[in-house]
Amino acid sequence: MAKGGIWMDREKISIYRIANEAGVSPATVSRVLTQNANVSEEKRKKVENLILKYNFSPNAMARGLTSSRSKIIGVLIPDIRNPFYAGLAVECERAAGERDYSLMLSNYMNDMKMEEQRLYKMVGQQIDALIIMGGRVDELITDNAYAERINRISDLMPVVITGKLEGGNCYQVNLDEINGMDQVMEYLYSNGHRHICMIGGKNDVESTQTKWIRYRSFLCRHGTRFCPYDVVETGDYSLESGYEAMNQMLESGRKLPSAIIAINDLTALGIIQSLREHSLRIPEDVSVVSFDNTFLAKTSVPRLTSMDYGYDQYGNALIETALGVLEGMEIPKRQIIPTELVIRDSCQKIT
Amino acid sequence: MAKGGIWMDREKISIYRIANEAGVSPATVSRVLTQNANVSEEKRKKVENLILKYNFSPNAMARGLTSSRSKIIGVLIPDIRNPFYAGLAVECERAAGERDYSLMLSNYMNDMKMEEQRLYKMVGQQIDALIIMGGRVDELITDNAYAERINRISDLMPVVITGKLEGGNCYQVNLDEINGMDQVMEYLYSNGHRHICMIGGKNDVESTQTKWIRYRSFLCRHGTRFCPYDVVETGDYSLESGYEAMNQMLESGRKLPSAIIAINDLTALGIIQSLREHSLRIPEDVSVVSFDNTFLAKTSVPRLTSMDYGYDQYGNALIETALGVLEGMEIPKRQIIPTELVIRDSCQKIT
DNA sequence: ACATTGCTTGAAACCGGTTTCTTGATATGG
DNA sequence: CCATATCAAGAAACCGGTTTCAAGCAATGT
Repeated sequence: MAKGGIWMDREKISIYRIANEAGVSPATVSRVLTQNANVSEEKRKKVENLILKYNFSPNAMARGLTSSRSKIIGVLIPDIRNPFYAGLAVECERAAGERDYSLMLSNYMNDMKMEEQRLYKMVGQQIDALIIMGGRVDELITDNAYAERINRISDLMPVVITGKLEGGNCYQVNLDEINGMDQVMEYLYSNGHRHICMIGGKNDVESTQTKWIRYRSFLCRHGTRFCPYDVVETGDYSLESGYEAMNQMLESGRKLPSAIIAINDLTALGIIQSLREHSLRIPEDVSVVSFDNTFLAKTSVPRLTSMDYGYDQYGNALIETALGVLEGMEIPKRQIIPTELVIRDSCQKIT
Repeated sequence: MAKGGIWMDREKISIYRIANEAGVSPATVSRVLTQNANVSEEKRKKVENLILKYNFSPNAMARGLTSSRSKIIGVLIPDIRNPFYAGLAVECERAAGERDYSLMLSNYMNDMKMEEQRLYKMVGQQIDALIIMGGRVDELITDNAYAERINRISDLMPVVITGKLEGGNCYQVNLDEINGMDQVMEYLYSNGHRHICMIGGKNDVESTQTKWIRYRSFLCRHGTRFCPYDVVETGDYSLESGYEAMNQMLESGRKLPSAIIAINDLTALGIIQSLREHSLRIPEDVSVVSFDNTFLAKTSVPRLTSMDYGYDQYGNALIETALGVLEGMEIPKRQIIPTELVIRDSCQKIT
């Protein structure tokens, strides 16, 4: 292997070079860089001019070596291709940027082996804090080694998770699924809907479970008897799964609901496709509401009424928790992100 | 500010600590870490056991300081929420991981000011190479400062772009849009389609321009007269834009084409929605083919026949070009990624 | 005029690795 | 059996910053 290669030969600019040219010591250059006050106006100007001239920015690795801070936050994501996570990642990046931090994203594709590997890679890269999104943490954790691994890392640096993990030093930032589902039901109910179906989701995903439970309890509270046929507990959160479920529902011959709750936007799109094929109009014939409020909800036809998770706030909370803990601040071990239903065109009032 | 905070107090494990416990010198520990051969089996075992015991991984910043390598590749992305870029990013991450590199993603949201800022942030973070996806580079570059900025960076480290930029030391990896469009036309033609429409795209995007040109030249070569009404040159690559365009086409009263080419998967979904609303079946009544082959193409109903860009190969090319150049290898200044039409269920043969 | 205080400044240590140089020990060869 | 090549392993320099420490110098107080 060509050791170094051509890129090593370029003359590197360092504080030594600057110090030399300015006729001061490296320490003084460093003082200028760190905004230290004790530098005479004359030398400061000299150094600042050279910094500008060479477009010099100090070597982050050398800096990090003394400060033990890389200014990088590691983020473990199940799959960035999932619009939900993509949206969240963008907000995290924004929030991190505002605090002068960079993000190192890592997709683990729901593969535990991969997650472990990426995890240690990032730890080796000296990330200052770790954010773990979605995935196994949300589910029932059967693998003890997993929890132990994460908890051990939470001993070394701030770890913020979007799921649940007891026994360690992790910080949780969770979505208010309970209130979210209640809002949806409230909205549909107040718009006159009495026959409401729910489609999609897997029964080992905690957030989905919560939605089902609140759906039922809402019906219960309003004196409506829960009909098991009204909930389709299968689906992999894909467009196709919504399409299939809706088709079956329509072809079962049972009475058409006035409103349908989709587990996410993609499932809602599938449901809409199926309804269209059966010559049903949305929202005139059937109202549809979904969760996640991804870009799909904004650009679909009709535009979807969808549950927004306040991604900006979510991103802020994740980043600020991580950095707050890093700085030794007192941060609650669990935070809840409020939800807000974004009303668009896929629901209609029943008179 | 609480200098350091609680995280500084944890006893850090370093090669010195390991060396001490193993009764060897730090240099020996380093030799074990770098797979250097000149270590006796006895000491190597001792050190390896301690490394395992403490789950030790060497400080990447200290390492990087001597090697001038951060093992991080910076990637500038217009918007990761775009499924096309998300898919590409995932492949880049995989390819980078295979070479033991990490990625630092940065979304610039098509904002030049932001792009500049993120750029210097990443350079300051000592990225080893830079990959710039999409955006301004693809378009007509009116801002000279932009090109100059990128080219100056290409003097400091390998820069790989997916667009065009002359005058500097950038490496290009482009999609074979020409062949891609030809394949689509060939496919439709060989399946008996003679009346083919094209929907979507903006006229200042180079890749879109190329598609339009090849579409026309194909028709020309096959003796079909080009009808300007058959190309809808408006649309922002969204679902809604496809929906609107298709609606207009259907309501214009003009003869329905037998096949429609959508500029991307999302536009195709909109087109399909519109067709469904007009009680047209896909592919029985109209065939639809699109570009990008995102996850939407796989999970939509019907599943879309879509142009695949060989994302894995694209990701490989981007990463390997960056790292190849970094290592001083001879790499062509421009590479073309082949395209391949993935046949699914949205097109039908006309008899 | 002399002691004290406050600022500016450079020298040097340090962060945690890698690498060169050197030494000492062992193996090879004539 | 001695000269030479080979290899293990430690000491020390180095990467490029930050920070402590001490020195030098001017201003202030008595």
